[in-house]
Amino acid sequence: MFETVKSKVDFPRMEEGILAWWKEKNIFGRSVEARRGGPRFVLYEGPPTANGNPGIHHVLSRVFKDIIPRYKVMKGYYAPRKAGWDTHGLPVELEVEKQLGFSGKAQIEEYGVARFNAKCRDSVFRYLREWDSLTERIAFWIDQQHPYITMDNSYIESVWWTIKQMWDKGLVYQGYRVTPHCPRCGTSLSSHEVALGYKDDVEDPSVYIKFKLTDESRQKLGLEKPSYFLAWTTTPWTLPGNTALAVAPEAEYVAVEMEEEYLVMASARREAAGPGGEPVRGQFSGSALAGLEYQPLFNPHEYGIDRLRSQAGDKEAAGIFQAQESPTTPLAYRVISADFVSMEDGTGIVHIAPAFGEVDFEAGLRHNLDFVQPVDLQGRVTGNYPFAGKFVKQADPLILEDLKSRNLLFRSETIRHTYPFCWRCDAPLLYYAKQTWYVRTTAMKDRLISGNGEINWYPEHIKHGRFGDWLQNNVDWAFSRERYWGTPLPLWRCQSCGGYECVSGVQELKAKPGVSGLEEPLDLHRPFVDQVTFHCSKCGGEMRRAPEVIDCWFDSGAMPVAQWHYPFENETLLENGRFPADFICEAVDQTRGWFYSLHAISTLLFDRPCYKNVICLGHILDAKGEKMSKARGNVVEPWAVINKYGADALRWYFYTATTPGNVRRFSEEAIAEISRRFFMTLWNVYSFFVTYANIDRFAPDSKTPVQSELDRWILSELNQLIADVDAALAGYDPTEAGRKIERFVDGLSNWYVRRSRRRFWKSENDADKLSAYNTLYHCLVTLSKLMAPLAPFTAEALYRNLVLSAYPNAPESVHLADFPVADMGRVDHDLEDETRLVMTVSSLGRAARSQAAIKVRQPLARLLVKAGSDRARRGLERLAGQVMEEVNVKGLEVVEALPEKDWPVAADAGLEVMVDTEVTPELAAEGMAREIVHRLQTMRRSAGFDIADHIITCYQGDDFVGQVMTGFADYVRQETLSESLEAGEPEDGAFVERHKLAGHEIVLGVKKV
RNA sequence: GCGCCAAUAGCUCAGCUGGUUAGAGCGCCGCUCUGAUAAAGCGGAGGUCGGUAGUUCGAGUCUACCUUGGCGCACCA
Repeated sequence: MFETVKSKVDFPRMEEGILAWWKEKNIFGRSVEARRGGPRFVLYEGPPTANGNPGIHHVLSRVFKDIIPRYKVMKGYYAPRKAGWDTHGLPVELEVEKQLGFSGKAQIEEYGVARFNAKCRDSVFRYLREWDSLTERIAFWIDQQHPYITMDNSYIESVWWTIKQMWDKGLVYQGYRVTPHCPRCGTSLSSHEVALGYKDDVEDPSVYIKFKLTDESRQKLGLEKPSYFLAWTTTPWTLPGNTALAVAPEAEYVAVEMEEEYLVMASARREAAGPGGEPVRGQFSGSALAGLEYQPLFNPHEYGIDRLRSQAGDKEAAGIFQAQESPTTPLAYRVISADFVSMEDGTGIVHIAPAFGEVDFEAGLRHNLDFVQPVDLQGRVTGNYPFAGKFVKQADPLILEDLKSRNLLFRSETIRHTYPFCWRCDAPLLYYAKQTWYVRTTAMKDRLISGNGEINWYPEHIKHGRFGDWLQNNVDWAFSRERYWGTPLPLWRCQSCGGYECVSGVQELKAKPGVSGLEEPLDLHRPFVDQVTFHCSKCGGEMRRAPEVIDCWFDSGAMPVAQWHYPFENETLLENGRFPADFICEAVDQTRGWFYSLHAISTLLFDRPCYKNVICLGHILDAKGEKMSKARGNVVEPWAVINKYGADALRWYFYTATTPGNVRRFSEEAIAEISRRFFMTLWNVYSFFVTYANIDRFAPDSKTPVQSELDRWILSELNQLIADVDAALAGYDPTEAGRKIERFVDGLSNWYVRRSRRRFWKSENDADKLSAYNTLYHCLVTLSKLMAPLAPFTAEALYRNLVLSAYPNAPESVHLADFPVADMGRVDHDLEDETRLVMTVSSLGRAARSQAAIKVRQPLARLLVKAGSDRARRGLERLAGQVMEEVNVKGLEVVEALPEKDWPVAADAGLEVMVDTEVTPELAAEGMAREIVHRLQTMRRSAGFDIADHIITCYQGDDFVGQVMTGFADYVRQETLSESLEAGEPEDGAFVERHKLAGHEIVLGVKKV
């Protein structure tokens, strides 16, 4: 006996029951351990940060991470799955800063780094419970008991080891160059972080500035009035740092005569820049201008700013600037020629400030330009300018005012363009020349690209598109951060000789000569690690740690080794199959995040990729197609959906609604539909089966021979389904797998079960009935296994009841079972085609009946079908019985041409179907019998009888009714489980109804025996 | 500016290597059926397959360009 199953089901409650049972029986752990010894299947979990509530997009990625390993386990793979937590970095620090009401680094220093970092440590697991419970509730099976945690000493130690490997290969260097710098956070950002923060339509100044030529240069050009180079900029605050102007050597420049002066600019830019109509007084090539001199707008000596000098040479070497220049009077700067000067915008004369801007900086190196840095790392103007102390963007208007008062401002407007902002704190980024630590990823660029070739991307276009492009444009990874809460850079610098040493682990550090400051319990974070000093191995001087921490993306990218504390433990990591990963899955934004950091680190360390297959998910939008954000108030709360429809419905929606890589519009209605259309349909089939199987005390027996065409058909479909789902999941395509299952369940319910109902109802336990039971049973059990990776709860509910009730020794959970294997010998494509034909003809037959307004319950003599082909004809003749039952006709005639009759016809797909509408007295009587049966069955239900209750039926009516009741007595008794049919007054206590059927009065009474 | 993805019915999506009147589900309107079904059946309204040009005997499907939306890249002074 199976456990009774009601057709109505509360999915969330059912799931909670399963959840508790899984937990109690440790099914996850056992599902992993049961496959020990099998081939490994490795999932790398991209670690989330638990300092915020998990959202619906986290559910999306987690269910996609879940499905593949579940499938692999059922295929025999050993797939332990380790959870992970990302705990370091700017996002965490900013959360804490917000909490403490801080607005910058000074306040953190004042507050104390130890206290600050302690707060960070607390903050990263603030929502741990929410994460754990949501993870569990959506059945993302991953070992949450033993997660890797990026802030653990062991994790940090592995990261140190990673850096040391790179250091030894010469892949880590300190470069003085322009990096995107966040003035609020006071740190550099990597190019992938910058990519996260571009904003369009940012309004900035667009100004044309006049740089006065020296008298000598003016005379060289033969200009008699005061003359100016006209240059354009959108960042007036960089003007005090100007130390050169650049021109395109091949371009033509002109001097335009204004009222009291000449303006020099590119001929091609004259109109756009403004002075279009004024007379031209000279033409020069760009190269003729090169070497000319002009007066700086702001002489650094007058404003208390150091005047340094860029020095050509190895740009990665530290200390590329000579000592301070002494004042020269008057100070003059040079025009240089450069290939980057475009004629697309501006004036063809580019303002160069080597302290800001990458191109400027490089130009400085090449031309030994002065280096003037009038802005500090907080983005404030230094020196004693009138606008000193202001944040650069606030200084802009003051600078322009100052220039205007000195008649050096030609035009001042605003422009809308794209500008990068800090992805975390929204401050405008400044390109700022300073020292930063780099990982020389460009040294391995070719391997990064060829390694990518070995990775399977889903969707495929990411491989050569977004990710491939990113690798093609690879630049060295600026991976140091001038911050507090992060993995400390394991570099110590000698205070005497300036040499660096990279430390690869705790033991090594402890063994350093003269080491001091190592406190127990060990905490490798700042400020504790900063106190550790030792003696320089070269000169014996004091080694102190470089103050920076590292980019948290480096932390997570190092997880393949760090999660196992490699190489300090798990020395065999590279040999025992735990590296590389078979599968990772995150959203598309990780192309420049985790997908990249994993790939870069793995390639630099091991010269190979560390993942083989990636599902790259698209983003979730709301039902209107808008981005979800707290500000818009359109964020979907996962719990609300789960508590209403269950986790399986949500999972199923994510798998099947659209392909993984697409953006998706999330709507609750879609989940409601899935619940109704798919899960309820399936559940009803299941409930139907259990109900009748229990009545008949059915015990599954796979040896019963299959009896009917219908059984052969659904088994054919089932085996094809197994093959299809298996192939889809093997190809990382849950969408196709789910959709195929949906189609099957629809056919199972609306054709197989509908067509088979009578086989289950009939009284005798014959071979046909057994065959039906066994077939449906087999379908449901197989379905539960096929569905297990997608809808683990529903699958489990079906499996537990259907399988364990009959086979107590079977694996206790569907997730411990093997994935079904298709028996392709059972697949019969001809039969499938024929059945489709039957469905179509039946449909047309019903349509024809509908035209004649004759209800299906009224039997008719025959259906006439004109088949389109011989094949169709043969199929129809073979399966005529199914059509006859479905359309309720006594015969089916396949004809060459339809007769010239006034009977309704329906046609489609090369088929023409006509129904003989003549109702003979015999047919009318049978129709009446069926009508009476129908009423009696409705009455049984109204009276509250059980499906299996036997009854006594009484009836009163005219002669016709009497004839029908006696003529079809067996039929009526069988259909209504009536032990007797008695003419006359209803018995006492009977449930009685009066009906008028086809003009005949009839009184019916039913009573339980 | 360059690149990627998407654009098919009111909504969500199928339409493989180009082949007869373009499909499904949901929604809407009407009818029917119902002892597994909060189902099912039948009919109806609803599509110039984003646009233009081309390749072809034939294009939703291939090519080019364009439009819109999303995303990414970018030295933008």
